[in-house]
Amino acid sequence: MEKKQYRIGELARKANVTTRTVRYYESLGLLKTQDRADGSQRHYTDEDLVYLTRIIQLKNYGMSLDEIAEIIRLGNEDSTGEKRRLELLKQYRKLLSKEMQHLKDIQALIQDLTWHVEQLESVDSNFKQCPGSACPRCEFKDRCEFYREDTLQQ
Amino acid sequence: MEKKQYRIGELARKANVTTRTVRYYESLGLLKTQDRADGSQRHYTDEDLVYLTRIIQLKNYGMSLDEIAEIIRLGNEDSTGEKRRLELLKQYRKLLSKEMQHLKDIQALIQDLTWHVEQLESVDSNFKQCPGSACPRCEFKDRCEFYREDTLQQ
DNA sequence: GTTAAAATTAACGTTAAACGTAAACTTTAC
DNA sequence: GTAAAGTTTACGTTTAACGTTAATTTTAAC
Repeated sequence: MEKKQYRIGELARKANVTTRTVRYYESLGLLKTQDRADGSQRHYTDEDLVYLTRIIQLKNYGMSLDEIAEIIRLGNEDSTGEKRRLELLKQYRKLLSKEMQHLKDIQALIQDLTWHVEQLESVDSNFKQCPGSACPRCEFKDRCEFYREDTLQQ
Repeated sequence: MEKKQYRIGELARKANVTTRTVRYYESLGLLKTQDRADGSQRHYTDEDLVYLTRIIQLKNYGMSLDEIAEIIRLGNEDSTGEKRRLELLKQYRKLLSKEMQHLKDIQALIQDLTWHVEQLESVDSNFKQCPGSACPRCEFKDRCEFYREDTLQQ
């Protein structure tokens, strides 16, 4: 049984990208360069589609095309795929710790924003009233990031 | 008692930005334009510093300079500051819901990455082995986002 | 064998907020 | 008086990941 062959347009459609993207990825070494005479068309199989989908997933995970290219390069370098496995692990762990930090940052930001919303809901104190000479007398002084002894003077 | 006056360099240093930034913010209407003869220098007080710090904070919260400018514009429009308060509330709430979604996305991403790390740690299955004809026999098939009946064929 | 859809290469264009940087000159502090 | 700091003007930068012609060729279907 012959494998179904796709041309670039159909592959792109199935992967939800443009043909430009497919050719661009090929030029970066993300997709294999096929043997073909000048001007003849590219052909793809389901395997290529899975491969492309995988690339898109890694990209969505936040890897740059360069990083993905590195993973693929390492995979081509050894037959066992061990180097690639280790590189992938490394990248995943790197992403993971980055995203953990990201998570913390966002949680802190949400806390901040929540506090501001509550403040604006509960009192008249606002952007204009807070800064300046009124600041030291602010009832939120102890929680206010703008009140600093070293910069504000009586 | 005279208020301490700063020139642009000192203000910038205290706010941890460059003089270019201060002038740029002034040109956008974020900082007030002072009356001064051509070529004479700008002078700032602690109030201006707090104001600038506030702008930087909003920027760090993810607001664009345009959005901040809008808040300030609304604040100048009415004397009570009510319009500004409402606009600030609106912006904060908008940011808050955006960040809540962001938080969800990141949590999902972390789950994904964790799964991948575990998979790569536990088996040899990797980038190269997963796609293609071997895929249907993968022991992780039921959890694998690459195994799709409609695209993979025997 | 014709024709229309799809593919091919090449190469320039886009996006764009928030400043960086250089230059030529002026003001101010001490 | 002089050196440090400030002034305006205006062009430059960053950047990946494609978008978009354009001019020509290949292929599928009839």
